[in-house]
Amino acid sequence: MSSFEGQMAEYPTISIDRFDRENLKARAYFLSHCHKDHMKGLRAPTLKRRLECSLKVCLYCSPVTKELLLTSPKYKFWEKRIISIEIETPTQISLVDEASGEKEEIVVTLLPAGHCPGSVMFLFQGNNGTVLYTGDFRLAKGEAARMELLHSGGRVKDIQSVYLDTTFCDPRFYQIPSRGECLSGILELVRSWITRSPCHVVWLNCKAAYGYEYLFTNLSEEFGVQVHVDKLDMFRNMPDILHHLTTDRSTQIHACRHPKAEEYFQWNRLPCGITSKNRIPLRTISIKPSTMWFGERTRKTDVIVRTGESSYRACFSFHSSYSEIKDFLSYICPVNAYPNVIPVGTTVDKVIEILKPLCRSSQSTTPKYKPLGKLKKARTLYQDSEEDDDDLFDDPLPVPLRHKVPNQQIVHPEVFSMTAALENQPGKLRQSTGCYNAESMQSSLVANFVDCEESNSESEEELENPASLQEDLSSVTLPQQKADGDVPQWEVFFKRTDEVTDESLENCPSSTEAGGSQSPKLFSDSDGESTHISSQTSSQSTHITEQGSQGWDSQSDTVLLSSQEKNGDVTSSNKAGCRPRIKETIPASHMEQNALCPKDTHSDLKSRHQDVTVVPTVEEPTTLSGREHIPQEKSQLNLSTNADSQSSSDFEIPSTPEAELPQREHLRYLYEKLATGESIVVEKKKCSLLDT
DNA sequence: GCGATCAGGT
DNA sequence: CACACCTGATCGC
Repeated sequence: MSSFEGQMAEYPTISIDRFDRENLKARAYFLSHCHKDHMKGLRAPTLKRRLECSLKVCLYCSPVTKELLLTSPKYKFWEKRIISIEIETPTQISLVDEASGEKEEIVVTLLPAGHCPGSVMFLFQGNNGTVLYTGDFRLAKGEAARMELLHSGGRVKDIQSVYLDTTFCDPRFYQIPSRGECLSGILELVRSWITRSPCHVVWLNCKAAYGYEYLFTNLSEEFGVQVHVDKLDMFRNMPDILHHLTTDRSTQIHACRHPKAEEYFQWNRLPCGITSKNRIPLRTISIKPSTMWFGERTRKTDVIVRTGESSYRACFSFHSSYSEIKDFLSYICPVNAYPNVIPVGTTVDKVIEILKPLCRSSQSTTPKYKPLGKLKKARTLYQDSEEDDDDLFDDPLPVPLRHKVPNQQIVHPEVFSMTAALENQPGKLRQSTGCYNAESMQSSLVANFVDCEESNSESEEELENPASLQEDLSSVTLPQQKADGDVPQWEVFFKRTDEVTDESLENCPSSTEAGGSQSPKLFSDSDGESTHISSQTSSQSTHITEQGSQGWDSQSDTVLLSSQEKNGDVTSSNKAGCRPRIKETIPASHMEQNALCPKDTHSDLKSRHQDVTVVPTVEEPTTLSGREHIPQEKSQLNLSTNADSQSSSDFEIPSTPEAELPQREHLRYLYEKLATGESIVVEKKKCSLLDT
């Protein structure tokens, strides 16, 4: 359960996922997804009153979340104050203090969180730096690396703070079978039962919560049998989901509920009351989705466990596992990370101890200049070098990387001032995990894994985290980025390394991982005619597509989705699975349906914040009817000038005036050498580059 | 009668 | 095991 209080140190005038207490004063509200524990105070009279007295306060969320929220009459009073923001569309919002008129601009980008329909993470960019609030998320290993808008100038953005879903941030939850594994396990169980006769039915004993939809839709698709649910009007504008649900009880798959459901079940009665079909008694089994986890070295066993004669538990998780969290955070490598959740049985301190070494400040205590040997080592751990090579110059990553940016405005003092600004409000600042001393914790962290053979590499990674290397590299990279976006970049060489290291640790390499598709399967059955919300935007798509988590497959005993199926999905995306690319390739009708905003254009509003910046949104909310129109108008679609590399990390390391810009060829040469671990010449070069 | 909180259940 | 609820009891307004 989230214990996030609603405010972030950097942007205390906005509130996220909390709407009580201090948050009643917020200039703007954000809702990451429609689970009750993230909606505290959202329909309280105090907030309602404030809305009535205010002209400007709005709630921002994804289109799907808006739709789900407004399905409940209890939130109807929000209707005119909810502004939905399309996924992956940077949007500027003016935060106005209505009393003083004081105004602050902020750019928010919604990133898919994979937790439940409509769930998103919020990436905020403004004068106090870039921060990421993850809400609740389930992202497979490597998914952050595939999110274009987390990147800038060829590498991950400089993120000051991450407010992180730490639900399973405990080594105890080291691994959780991937969605695909869980799904296929359930599919097979269901298949084995309902194919026996029309009277063989399954009851999915789901908790009341959004998040099971992809299970329903996949079951429905697989067996051509709709899933019985109590309510489906909330999905009325989401055909991808709606088509797989029914309120007709005469189906073989049920996910209906009743207070006495368990009791009913004892008597072969379903929660919806039926006990027979054509006067033949039903034969029922129950499947209860619940989280199952496995330790670092525990071999995974079945994702389905039989708990009774007719009862089963099936693995299912809305949240990322420990290793998925670590992968995510170490990739982002923020200055600070704050846990949103303290798992039961653990403490804030323990969680912080885990997060710290994945943050940047801890790495600053390690030697700044990485011996090349480290690179080599990481490199050798990677089994799939050709993929890597592909990535090198073949546009694996975010398209925007390629955008040429004649950025000169790299150095922005305002951004520098961030630190100071934060220091000036100590009261507001939560303790920064990232600011703690890293030394103290490293030993303890190592201890967590010390008994494992893999832990050698793991602990090594912790100590010489590639991310710190990345830090170093950023200074190196700077000049060339300024020079030419086409020049091969460090990032591309070593981005994979991050994943690799992890991968090797976990001892289950996957060559397919990097090529995995973006999670939502696009347009599975949308037909272009409708005016509905695509489940793509739900961030947890209707259909499962395996991806990063495939890395686990080798360990799994369970059946996986057929690789063909996965590949089918993959084709829609590019190798790196960049969403916007996907969008570019889709038919116009889909484009209209799913992405009302042209993604290929880049606007650069204040120049300061990266790539695409879409402008003001604070205006009348869109009507919900039919087409969910995106409020933000794409005014000012200028090609971003500096865009890419401006992210604050760049500023932190101003380029040396006298440093000469390496030529493209030379850089390429150097990188290749470094990537393959050859030290040579580089030594000298490196010094000159880093010597700022 | 409503909301907030807690305990207990699934 | 946990999650995201739900119900019911109690308290305060």
